[in-house]
Amino acid sequence: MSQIQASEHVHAPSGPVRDEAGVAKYRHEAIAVVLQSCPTGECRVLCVQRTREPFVDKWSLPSGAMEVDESLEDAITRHLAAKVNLTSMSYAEQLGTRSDPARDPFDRTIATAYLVLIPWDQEWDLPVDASWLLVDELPPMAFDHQEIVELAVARLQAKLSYTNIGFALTPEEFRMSDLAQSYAAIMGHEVSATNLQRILARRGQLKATGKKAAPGAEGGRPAKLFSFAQRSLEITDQFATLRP
Amino acid sequence: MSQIQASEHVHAPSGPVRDEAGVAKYRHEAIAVVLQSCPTGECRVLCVQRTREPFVDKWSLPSGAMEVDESLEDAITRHLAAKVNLTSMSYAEQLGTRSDPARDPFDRTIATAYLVLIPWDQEWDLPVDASWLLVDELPPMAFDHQEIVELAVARLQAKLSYTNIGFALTPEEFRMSDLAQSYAAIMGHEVSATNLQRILARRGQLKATGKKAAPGAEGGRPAKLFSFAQRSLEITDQFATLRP
DNA sequence: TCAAAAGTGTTCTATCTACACCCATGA
DNA sequence: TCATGGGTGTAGATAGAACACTTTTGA
Repeated sequence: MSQIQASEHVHAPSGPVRDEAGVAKYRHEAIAVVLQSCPTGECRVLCVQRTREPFVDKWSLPSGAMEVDESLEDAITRHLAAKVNLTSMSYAEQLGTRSDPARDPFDRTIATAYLVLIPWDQEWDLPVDASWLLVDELPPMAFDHQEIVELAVARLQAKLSYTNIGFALTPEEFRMSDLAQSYAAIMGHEVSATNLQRILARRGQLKATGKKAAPGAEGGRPAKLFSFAQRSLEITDQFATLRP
Repeated sequence: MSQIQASEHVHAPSGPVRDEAGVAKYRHEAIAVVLQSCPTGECRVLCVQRTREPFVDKWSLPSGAMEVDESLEDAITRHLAAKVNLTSMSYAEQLGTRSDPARDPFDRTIATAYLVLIPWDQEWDLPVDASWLLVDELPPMAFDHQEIVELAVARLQAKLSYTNIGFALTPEEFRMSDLAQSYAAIMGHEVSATNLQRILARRGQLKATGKKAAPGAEGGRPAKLFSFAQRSLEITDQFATLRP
């Protein structure tokens, strides 16, 4: 899909809004950074092309308003199902809330961003306006969405180092070389499968399944299949300094 | 001040609220966890005793609603000045946003919490309803405020390890033994001034002032005075694992 | 000259990186 | 039997904890 410059705004900003009792009204939306990091070395983010001003035709992150009787977590789940057919995620965590009155040129909108991870083998039918974009080749995005993606990637990079968050990137069983490639796509540098295995094993993150993967067409020793010992987040490496 | 059990609620919960156009109305408030960690070994949090239901007489964190034309950061600054006379902080960072519809029994309130740090030598006049509470002896607090304090302390503990955030705890110049005590109060375990100095020095966080502190009444070698090389947050220790 | 507090030097250990070498498979 | 990819063993580097020892002050 082509990238088109946003045309001029056709609406005027609505400005601060209050009801008759003086209670402020806000639109509060939840924004998702859905990341998938594949053994092919691609780390990609799920985006939606806008059809309305502002930022018409620009890429944006899937998002939607929170209703009064639901939490932000409920809202993000609901909107991901409705807007990009995503009904299953292996991990979600809140990134932060943006409240700059100028972040949306038309409305007063507060936005809370979430990092959402899905396994690299998860595939489903995307709506026509949705598409995967490579994280390291992002075009200019609508609103502050580019910044939010960068924040998400930075958070994920950090958590790869000191938690078992890798479980959210992988299928149930995987080869170490695939995991290393997936990590490398996120970290932005080479990751040695050899050393990664030892690090994760010492921390008790890995479980050997006993199974082996079929070797490729050109031969090679068949890889062992591993799985993560636990599929919920835990801190596996307490910070190095200032330990008791 | 004595701790009194919250009496029974006198108002009914107001429930979901919408205006005539169907736009949801939310109260969005900013909550501050103001921490001060002293060389005496006390880590304390600034609290306000509630005068109204719900949770009347319970301790709570200073907070207040965000107006439509300000950001959350503006709101927290404004409310801290108005409610606890705090007009100067050395660091503030967003912790997270709570949106559970049941978190406030009366209103539909979304709350964004902030970690706020002030130097250990900063003193000022508190209003009568405000007081410092020790972080490791917290009484049951209003709403989910106790959880929020714990989150703030955990965040600060982590950042002490891999950033220069110590600058926000100290006066311009300080003795290493005082810094170690302040760190220890946050971390919850002994911190060796000897080793702390070497860690911070190798990371380039420390600047020697050349000055010396006066020794105590019972003698002892006078301590060198140090200051932090930079008084804004930077990551000084990249995560140990998965480096290039 | 002694106690108290601060600072330095040195050793030990844990953990990560690098790299050589061995293993299992298909052509 | 050779190329290909996977796995193991081991040496080196780094950083932090622990602790003994030295320095500088007041009484």
